[in-house]
Amino acid sequence: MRELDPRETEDRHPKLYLIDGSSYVFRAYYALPSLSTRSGEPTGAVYGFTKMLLKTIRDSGVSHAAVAFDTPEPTFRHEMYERYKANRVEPPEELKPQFKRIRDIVEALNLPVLRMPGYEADDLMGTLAIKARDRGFEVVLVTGDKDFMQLVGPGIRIYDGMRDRWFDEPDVIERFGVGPRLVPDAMALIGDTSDNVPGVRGIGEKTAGPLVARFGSLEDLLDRMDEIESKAQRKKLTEGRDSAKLSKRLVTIDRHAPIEFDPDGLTRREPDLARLRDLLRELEFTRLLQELTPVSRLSKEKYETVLTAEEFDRLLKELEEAEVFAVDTETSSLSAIRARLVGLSFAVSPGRAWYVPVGHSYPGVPEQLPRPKVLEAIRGLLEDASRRKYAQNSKFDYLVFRRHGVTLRGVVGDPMLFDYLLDPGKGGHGLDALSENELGHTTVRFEDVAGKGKSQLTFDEVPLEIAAPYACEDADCTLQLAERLAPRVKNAGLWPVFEELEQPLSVVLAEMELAGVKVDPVRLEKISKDLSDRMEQVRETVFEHAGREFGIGSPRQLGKVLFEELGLPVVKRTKTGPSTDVTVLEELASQHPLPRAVLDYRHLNKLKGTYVDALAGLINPETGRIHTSFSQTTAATGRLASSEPNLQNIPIRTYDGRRIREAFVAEPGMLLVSADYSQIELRVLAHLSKDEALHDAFRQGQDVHARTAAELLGVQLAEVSPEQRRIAKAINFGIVYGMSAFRLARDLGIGRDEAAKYINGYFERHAGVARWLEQTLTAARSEGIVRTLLGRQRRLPDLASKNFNVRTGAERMALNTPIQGSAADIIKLAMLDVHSGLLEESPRSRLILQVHDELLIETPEEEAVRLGEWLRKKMENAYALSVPLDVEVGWGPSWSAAH
DNA sequence: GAGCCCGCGTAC
DNA sequence: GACGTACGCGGGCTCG
Repeated sequence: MRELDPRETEDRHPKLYLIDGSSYVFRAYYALPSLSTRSGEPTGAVYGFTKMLLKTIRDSGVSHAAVAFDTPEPTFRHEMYERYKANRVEPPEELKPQFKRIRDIVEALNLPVLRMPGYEADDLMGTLAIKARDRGFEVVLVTGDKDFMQLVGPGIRIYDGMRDRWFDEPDVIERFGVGPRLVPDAMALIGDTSDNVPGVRGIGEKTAGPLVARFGSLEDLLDRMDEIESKAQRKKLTEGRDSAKLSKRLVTIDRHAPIEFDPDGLTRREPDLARLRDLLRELEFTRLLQELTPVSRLSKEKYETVLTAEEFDRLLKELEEAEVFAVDTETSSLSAIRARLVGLSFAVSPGRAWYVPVGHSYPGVPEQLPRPKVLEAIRGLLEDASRRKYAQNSKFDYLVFRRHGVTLRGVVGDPMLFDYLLDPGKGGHGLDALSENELGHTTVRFEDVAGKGKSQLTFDEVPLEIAAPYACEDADCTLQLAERLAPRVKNAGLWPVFEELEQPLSVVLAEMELAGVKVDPVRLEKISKDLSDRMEQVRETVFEHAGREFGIGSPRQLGKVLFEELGLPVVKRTKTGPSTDVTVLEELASQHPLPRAVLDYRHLNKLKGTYVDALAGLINPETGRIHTSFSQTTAATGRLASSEPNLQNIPIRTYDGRRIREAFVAEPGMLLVSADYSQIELRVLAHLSKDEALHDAFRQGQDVHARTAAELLGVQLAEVSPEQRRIAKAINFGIVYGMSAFRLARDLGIGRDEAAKYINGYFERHAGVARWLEQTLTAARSEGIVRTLLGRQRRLPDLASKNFNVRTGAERMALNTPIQGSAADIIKLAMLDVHSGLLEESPRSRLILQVHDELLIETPEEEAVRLGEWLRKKMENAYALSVPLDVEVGWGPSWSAAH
């Protein structure tokens, strides 16, 4: 989170706001009409509290802040007076559910919370106020409680956020007729109905102050009561003598609570706006939500288009002098691998940006600086790692520059990666969404610049006067977003994950995409032909059994044939009708020949359509290779995703599937080396859970599924049958995915009771796993976040959902994410090490693919064996778990052969 | 015809 | 409804 600019506070005293959370919750509750959401959740107190809080901390001079809360435990005041706050023991029903929301709000605002059993918020605030003041802080007590008046003095003031009123010493004297020091004495007489402080009956604010002021203290007053003229007053005071003494002790704020003043811990942080917005949205606080969105700071007055050598020189000078600048490329294609550079944009401070067109081409286009000249002139800056840069989705710009002969270095911030690390579960880490959410700025859409549909222009065809502001805005937003998000990444403890893992990994991924994989088109063509022939045959069989022709690929048409015309039973339903998926057709296959034929057809059709034909179309004519795109910001667990084409789901399980992998080949004279982690997720689980049996299995190098089977089914390890191993494997997978007995039973085709028995048996023998699952869930529920080995986080607000499905879904994510995500962390570490190590170990080798637990390298023939062993070592030593990592290596002329 | 959702199926 | 993470196909719908 952004720590406030020290310049904002350096010439004054640091300002500490101590906010009286508990008192505001109650006051908000009683002061406001009982609001609620459409679903009936009461929100009145949350609203009042949040509004007050937002207003209070909006003051930019607040350098330090904290919110104090009471705890339910009794305090010394309850011990001396059992009726103390007796009217408040049990909060009203409507208020109770609002506490959690208030906690969430405070958390989203990143305000430290003060609470301590046995002490009230007052005492914590009082103690800290004195300590902070003594260290030169200017303290503001944010409260509506008049007790605090006793603390007011030089360096300590009161602000009542609800009434928007300030109190310093003169205000106290005006209110009580005595100075702050004597406030407890006066209040001892007055009492306080809201806290059940008795005071002295019949004496109120008017009389108390002058009396105390005259005698100098409550004690002197009680000792010298005979000096009081009024007989009635003397009587009241005599009767209320003990009550007054007690009351004084009750209202005196403890200035010696056992709490340390830690300025660093109380340093004001930027709120977690995304989370805050989500909360306000859920609570339906539309007004507050609107107020939260900052007014756009983007003014485009300082955007410039660079067309001449003089202008370009001036820009270079500005960039050289800048401590950090944002860079962005405009290109002819969204696919980095095909993209040609059309222009570059830069920003050095908010609103100050340039566009350097180098490749626009349309009738009447102004003369632009030549691309090679521009690149040569700026190469030094771009390649110098010590010149700090920001870039949105920097992998794209890295690729574009790289393809134009320039290696982009020194990227120290990437808003896309920042946002992903902060909340990987939400989609939309793009510049448009980020600018909207974080800067309150609606960007110009590409669509509005280039049009859409058939008439969409490529960027080089966009007129400069339209292209320039668009491009400048991109750089401008990138700069502002990077500055805004980086502190939040740091504050969340994610900086090392960015700096040491994801940012350098983006370069590795770019190089992998650039390298690509060679695909043998002749081979593909053969497979395609073969599949077509066989599909034609199967098609005929299908129509024969159906009695007519229909669209086999259409679940609707197929459903009609199966369930209406042939009268086969409906096994399960989808949202839109009877299901025809593989489990259904397998089941129906015993009753009729049609389902089997359809399954065959579907399999062939899938392979041909999704893999063979699509793949052929994606071979890059320039390289003869396929260049996938790896996304680093798509999978919520930290895994990568691959697209255009997706090379992470190329078939392997069936015979025809494997044939497709034979078309993935190495260049002549080269071989493919494949290395995959064996059981990495179960090993991660062993590490995280410290489970003894799992540790034992992995340390002894046993077949973990067989071992599970042996334990669970009570047989010797050597006697485990393939069927028993299959059952155990399903259970092991299920554990990793947060399985239910229902699903296990269905998958194994056994009864639910039997499945439950297996699961129970598993947990009996793996108490460590059972404990870990439980602890992980408990921690996740209380924090709303889960983490991986390297501290990557995933927010799971749905853990608190009232909807059963939503909630249990989130619970499974909470259990699976640390496992899947930690495995992803490990292979990412390995990739960094392998990529950099290859430069020396085998400069002609290239890392070309990652498939979650597998790395694929293309290497000169003669190096394959040595490189395989080298790769194994690198992967096995990527991270030291408490069990060994085991890597299986293979090599060959094709991906299939390398397995 | 473009864009979207759905059902389905592929991988780890 | 009921096991996690992805991508992408064809069918079929909606919309302009």
